[in-house]
Amino acid sequence: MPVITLPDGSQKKFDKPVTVLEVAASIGPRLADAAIAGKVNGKEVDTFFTIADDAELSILTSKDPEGLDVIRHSCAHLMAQAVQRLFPQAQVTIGPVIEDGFYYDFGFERAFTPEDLEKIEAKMWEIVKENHAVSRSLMSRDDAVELFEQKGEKYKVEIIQDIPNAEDLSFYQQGEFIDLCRGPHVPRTGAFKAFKLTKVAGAYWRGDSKNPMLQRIYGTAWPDKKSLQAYLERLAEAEKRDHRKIGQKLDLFHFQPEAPGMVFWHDKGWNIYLAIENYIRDRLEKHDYQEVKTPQVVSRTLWEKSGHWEVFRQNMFTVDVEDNPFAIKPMNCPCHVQIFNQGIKSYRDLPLRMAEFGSCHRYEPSGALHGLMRVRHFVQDDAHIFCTEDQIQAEVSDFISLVYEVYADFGFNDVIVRLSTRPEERVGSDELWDKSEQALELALQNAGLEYELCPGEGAFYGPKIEFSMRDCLHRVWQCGTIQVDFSTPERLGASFINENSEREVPVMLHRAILGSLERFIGILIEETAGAFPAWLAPVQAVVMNITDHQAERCAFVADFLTEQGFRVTKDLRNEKIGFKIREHTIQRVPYLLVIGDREVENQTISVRTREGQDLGSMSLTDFVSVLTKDVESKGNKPLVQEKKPATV
RNA sequence: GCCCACAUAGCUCAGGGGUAGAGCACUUCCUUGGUAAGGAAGAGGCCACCGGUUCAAUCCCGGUUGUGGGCUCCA
Repeated sequence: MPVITLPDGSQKKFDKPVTVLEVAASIGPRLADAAIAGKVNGKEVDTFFTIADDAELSILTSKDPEGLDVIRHSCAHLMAQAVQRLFPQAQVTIGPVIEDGFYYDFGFERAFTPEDLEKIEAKMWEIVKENHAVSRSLMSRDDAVELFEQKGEKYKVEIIQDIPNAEDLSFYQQGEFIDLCRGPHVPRTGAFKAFKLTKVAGAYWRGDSKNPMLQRIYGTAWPDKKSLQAYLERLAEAEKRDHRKIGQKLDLFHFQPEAPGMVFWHDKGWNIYLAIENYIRDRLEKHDYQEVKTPQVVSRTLWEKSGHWEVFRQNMFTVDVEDNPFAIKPMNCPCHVQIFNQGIKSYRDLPLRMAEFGSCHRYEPSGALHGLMRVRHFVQDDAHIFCTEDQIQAEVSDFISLVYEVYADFGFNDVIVRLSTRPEERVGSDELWDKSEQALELALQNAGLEYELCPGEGAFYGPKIEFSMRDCLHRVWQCGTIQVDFSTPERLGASFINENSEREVPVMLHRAILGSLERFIGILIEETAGAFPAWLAPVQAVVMNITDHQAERCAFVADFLTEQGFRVTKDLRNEKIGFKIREHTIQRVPYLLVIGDREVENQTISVRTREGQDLGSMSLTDFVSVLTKDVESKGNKPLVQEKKPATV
């Protein structure tokens, strides 16, 4: 006689075991109709799940995030069924839910074409119309293996064989289609209202590049057609923020085939770059770093000593001159250790923080290149902190607050934090790993940060924290990082004299706040859609005349502002003022200064923002203080209320 | 590196076995106009590169390079 407690606290008594659907029906026929799945005592179940004992129950509909995930997961099954109807040779594998949708990987002799996708989608709608009931059954592992072997589904057999023997496995069937699945699933194939197959891609079986390539089909699914439409529009809108497009439109940088993966920075892009570099330089000074610069081309022998040659040589640019082998540096750490090694260091010198805007080249695989986000030449805001084991935690804590200080100045607060711990293959004693992992973890906890724990994903030389951000399509890119390194200082012979007059090997912390300037600017462009805050804008103000008569005054104003240290241009072209306003608005110049006869007479300038806000006429000195305030406010408190940045 | 797609004017793109088109941008001229596009004329292309098929290739086929979307990788 189960008593069911609903999310609002109300209770319902039943005199015999009931299914989720029956409970829903007892509440109302519309809810019964909308029920996708249920959550019984926190566990997601099918609508046909029978509740025998007292339980807490929520009925999941497409309005609940969990319900929507069930729809998406079921949609992957629906797609697999459609694919197998159209292409019986296609082998099923797995089909998980992802952000906004799902995919399914098929073993198939050829790639699916866009025409195939249309056919598959049409077939999916057919199956929706057929409205098959979805049923769940249990099978022993051996029976399941036999079943799928009969079907010739070799990937599925492999999956099932890898599941421990003891478990009975659950299977879901709709019409002729049956698949191994934990569930839950929608009750009927008629439950789908809105979905679309979006793209095909290759993907390695079990994510291993040594395995054969499967054909992955991506799709998206929504509670109704309107949400689907809204999603597609959102996607199109996001694509307009693509940093590669904006980089082109705003004349910031370009790439060309002669230097794949290496940026040609144009004047305007480089101004942003310099503004960021100078800002970081200022932070470094305040946080007690020393800045150094090390060679670009370094003998291979150093990379052999550091161990990088062995592991990464295929990713290094090499240069041979007169039979002497060199490599263009892919990282700065070995060079920094060389500086550390000059002279004798005392424990009193530690922690020693050595920073460099380190220009690095890595021969990244061609398929990995992606605009500014993944390049072959980049500059890291790199630093290495030489310290003792006992200093690790304090240094990490300081670094974390520095990272957040900087990100806040850029207006970023959606940061993804990961802690990666000891991998299988590693150097250093377990005690040392324990100590370092604990130091990192404690620092994260002290900072009150939520983070994802990634066991086994640390570098071979030590654990690390990574700070990542998302681009306009929600792809995640690592920016900041701090990594403990037990290996490099020893390999390269670094040491200091400790309090007992003994030689001791320092711990080295690798750290970067922005990561690569290139990637960080890419993220920044997508975040701001090219409307950079005034302190970063390559052109902070443009001075425009209305007719030739004011040319002289415009030049004076522009020169004056330039002398005050602002980035200002003038536009004296023989064009209508509306045209000039339009052009510079599109170019996202924060302040548009107009000078006509009136302004010349009154010695003022008419100020308009790129958001179209009219700040009226003001004196030159008043404008200087407006601009100064804006520049100093950084990402934190914009003077002028910014609307959500418009697309260019 | 792997799978798929794409590559036409400075940009965005259309076209299609008989050596090419639009809009914007550019140049010149007219226009001196008060806050998101004034008008006219002109110039601009080895249709990514290398091969093949063909009387003829920008178009069809193969390769290379680059780019895009994924996968793998990312010290």
